[in-house]
Order: sequence, then structure tokens, then C-alpha cells
Amino acid sequence: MPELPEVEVVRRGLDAHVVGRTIDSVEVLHPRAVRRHLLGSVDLAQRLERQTIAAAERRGKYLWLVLEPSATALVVHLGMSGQMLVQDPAVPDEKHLRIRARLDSGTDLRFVDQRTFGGWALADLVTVDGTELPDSVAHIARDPLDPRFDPAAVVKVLRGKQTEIKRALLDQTVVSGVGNIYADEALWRAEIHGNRPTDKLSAPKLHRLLGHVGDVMREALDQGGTSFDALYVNVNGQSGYFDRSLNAYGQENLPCRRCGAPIRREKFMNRSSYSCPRCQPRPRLVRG
DNA sequence: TATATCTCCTGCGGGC
DNA sequence: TGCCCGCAGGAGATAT
Repeated sequence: MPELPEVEVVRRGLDAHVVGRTIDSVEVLHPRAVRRHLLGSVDLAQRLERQTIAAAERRGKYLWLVLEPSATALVVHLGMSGQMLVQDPAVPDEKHLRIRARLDSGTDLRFVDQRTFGGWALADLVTVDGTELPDSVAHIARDPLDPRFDPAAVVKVLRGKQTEIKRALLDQTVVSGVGNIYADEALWRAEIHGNRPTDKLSAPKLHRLLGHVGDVMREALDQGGTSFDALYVNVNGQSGYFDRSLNAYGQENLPCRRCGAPIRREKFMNRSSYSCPRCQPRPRLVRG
């Protein structure tokens, strides 16, 4: 499941393999993969042709290719299962190939997505808070790996919210790049239960939590991201290894590496949360 | 306005 | 063997 580290691995791959290349042609094989491009697949394909990829950028889980000469951006979201693959055209189509772009290098840039939660869309570039980014990404907060990430500002936002801390961590307008896996890992490191109300957590505690969020992402990035199955791969089709280092996520009934208590799994926001019952006690009063 | 819940989607595994 | 159901979860839409 691609979260920030996985998306950054993909961005680096694109930076190395497709920046500087020109798009010769585009074939959209599944309309849902371009549903965020409101003018449709024909428009997307036509506007991508003869555009040169000038840069590969990222904020949170969104990545985009800056296009010249149109000065627009091809925004890519991997969703749950999206892959950006640089392939030899002779390689048979993947089962879930959704979009194919033929580059002037003679290679394919393929978007493969089993669950079709991801997709491509074109967007205009705007400047927000001194950073140029696609207008469709303008509402996304800076992520912990952004050099201009401001933990104090995020702590202030968190303390002003009336919600639970895990819910807030997953809110991409507060802090971006965090998904279910790294939220659970950071909360485990900070010894905080995800149902704790944000406004009841002290500023130092929130600062430590944000530090753990950044740490866990950097460590995952060093190891090429997290992968539980074949759904996440980098542009060369290789998986990450960070899943071997997870302390909470997916560790149900395994002993906590800190205290030995069996890790519990709970339903939260229609998905699963993993935590240590001893290190991360539930709050006495849970909203709702 | 802020927060919570629903929905989209596909493949896999478990139960019957 | 085959069918049904639950699960995985990011983010926009919708409800409260």
C-alpha cells in the first residue's frame, strides 16, 4: 500500500528514468484511471502528446510530472495498488494495465492498478506558500520530509481539533503522506492510542509523535518502502523491505517488541488499527 | 464549518 | 468445487 516512502521511491525512479523524455503517444485502457481528469481520456491523451517531462515532484502521496512546454503537471496518485512501471514495449501487457505512455526513448511508462483507486489527471501549476505545485494538490499539507515542514504549526492545528489523533494523522490537509501503516507505527513508537483526543495531548507529546512520523518514514525510505504483497513495486518492479521492521501494523497477537504483550487489532474508520494494549492504553473517554 | 461515515474497486482467503 | 462474504484502504462525496 503506497504511502509517502513508497511514493518517494517511485518519484526517484521516475526522476532517473523518464525526466528529459518526451511523450510520443498515450493510450488509456481504463476510463476509471483518468476519472479525475474531467475532460476525459481523449483530452488527456492529446494534451500529453509531444510534452517533455521536465521534473518529477511529490507532496505527501501525490506525485506529478512537470510538463514542458505546456507548463502543466501530470498528477499521479497510486491509490492502494497503483504502479508506475518503465517497461520495454516487448514486455506483455500487465493484467491490470490502465494507461500506457510511449516515450521517445522507445520505452513505455505504464500505469498498472489492480484496484483502480489511483489515476492520472492534468492540472495547472500554481504557487502556494512559496512552492509551485498542481492546483489539484494545493489543499494537501506539507509532509514530514518536506524541508519546509513546520512541526510547530501542525501541533497548533492538532491541538485546535476536536477529533482523535489517528484520524487527524490520516487527514492529508493536516499533515500529508501518512496512511494506516505509518500512523500505527508512529503511534506505537510514541506510546499513544489512536483514539486519544488531539486536544488532550500535550504539545511536547505531539511534537514527539510528529518526530516519530518523520523517523518511521525516513527509515522506510532507506529500505525502499513497505510491501506486503505484489501490489507495491517501484518503477523497476521491485518491492520494498520495510515490512520486516514493522512493530505494530499487521502484528496481531505477536508479542510487542517493547513489553511483550500481544499486539491487538481493532476496527477504526472502517479499517484495522494495530496497537499494544499495555504501551498504548485506550483513553478512558472515547468520543462518540 | 467541522467532523464522521459512506462509497468506489479487485483479488484473496475462509467458511459453508 | 463453487459460491458468498469479509477484508484490504485513500480520498472524494455525502451526511450529520
